[in-house]
Amino acid sequence: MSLEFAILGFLNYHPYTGYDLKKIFDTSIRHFWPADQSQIYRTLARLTEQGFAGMEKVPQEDRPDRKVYHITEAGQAALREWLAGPPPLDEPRSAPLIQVFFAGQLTDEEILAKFDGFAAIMRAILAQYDQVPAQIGPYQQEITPPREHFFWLLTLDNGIRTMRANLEWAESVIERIKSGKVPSE
Amino acid sequence: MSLEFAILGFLNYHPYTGYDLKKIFDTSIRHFWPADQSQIYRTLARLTEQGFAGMEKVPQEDRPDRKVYHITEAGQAALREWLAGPPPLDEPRSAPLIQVFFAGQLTDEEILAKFDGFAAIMRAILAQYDQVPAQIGPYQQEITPPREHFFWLLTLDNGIRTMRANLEWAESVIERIKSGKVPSE
DNA sequence: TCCTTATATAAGACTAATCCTATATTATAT
DNA sequence: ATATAATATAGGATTAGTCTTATATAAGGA
Repeated sequence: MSLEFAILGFLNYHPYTGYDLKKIFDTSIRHFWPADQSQIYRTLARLTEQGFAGMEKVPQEDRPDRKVYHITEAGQAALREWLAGPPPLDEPRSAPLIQVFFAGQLTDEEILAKFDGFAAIMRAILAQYDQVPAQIGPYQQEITPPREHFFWLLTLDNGIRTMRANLEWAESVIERIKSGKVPSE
Repeated sequence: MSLEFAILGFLNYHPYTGYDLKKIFDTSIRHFWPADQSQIYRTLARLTEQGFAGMEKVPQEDRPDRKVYHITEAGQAALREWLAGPPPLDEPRSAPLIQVFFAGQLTDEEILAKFDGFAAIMRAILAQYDQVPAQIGPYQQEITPPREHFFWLLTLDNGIRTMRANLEWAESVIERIKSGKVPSE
């Protein structure tokens, strides 16, 4: 469901092809909503069926015709309604926390290695986030008006804060492990 | 995949029925891994096929026979291997952040209402988390040994820190909106 | 020369998870 | 009197998302 509205959101800025959209997703909202290429094309087809998007074929030599999708008035209305509506509450899922929950099975050394690994991953992601504002791609030109840009940065800020909180958590656990504060059954 | 190991993790503490497991999930790891009743039963069947769990029927009058599942040696080995292995990196998904990303479409009043709503939800969840350690159910008795309890609290701590970071984010956005710092296109 | 990347689309198969429904009885609450 | 919660299981249908593969050509790098 959410993917539909994410696509409508981008089409509301500018008409795009499925190929364009895949690149846009990968360079903008992928931190909180990764999208599969195959699913983007399917969703575009569905949006067209529903009357939320229209499509023009742009013939090309040698390559498949580009199918440029644009948002319709019905699509804009649907987008606006969804945006103003209640937050789509998605239940959180974190498989790594399952490992933590049952980590009592492991030795203290294994546990320390695990949390060191967590911390390393989180630091790497944070380093990546720091570079995001710099790499505004050619597709982002339609999203750069200050108001749009502001909300884009808000989602990035959310990601950074969440990741920092998680890193601090991992570091506090590492300290506790090192100072022997893990109960030994 | 993760659900399999979560179930094995609990069966490693004690034999349980599908019904038991549903309750255990709902009172322990549901913050980061909600589980559907139907899926628990199906996964138990699969674990038995794979030889990771065994089952004994306990006949009852008037009600369906209880099927009590226990972990096998192969199951314990599989669990241990998974726990010690690399973190199962799940890509983050947050539908509410899609709303934020495209919130430029809305009026400043609507945006303020939206973030007030976010903050309210987060405060409610935080209040819930505060009560979690108090409500150790009858099923948790097998998980209360100090080492297991320690890791249980770590996952809770993670949830609290993450939610707090998100609440602080929402509050900082609310402040910025109120002081007119949202660019108006 | 050969391999990879970029451009562009899309179907097929599969997995995980959700939602709904069915069965059967007892106890409790309104 | 009626409804709902608790105990216990499980199938059917559906949705969302992933992974793999197919088609077609040009440009660039090793």
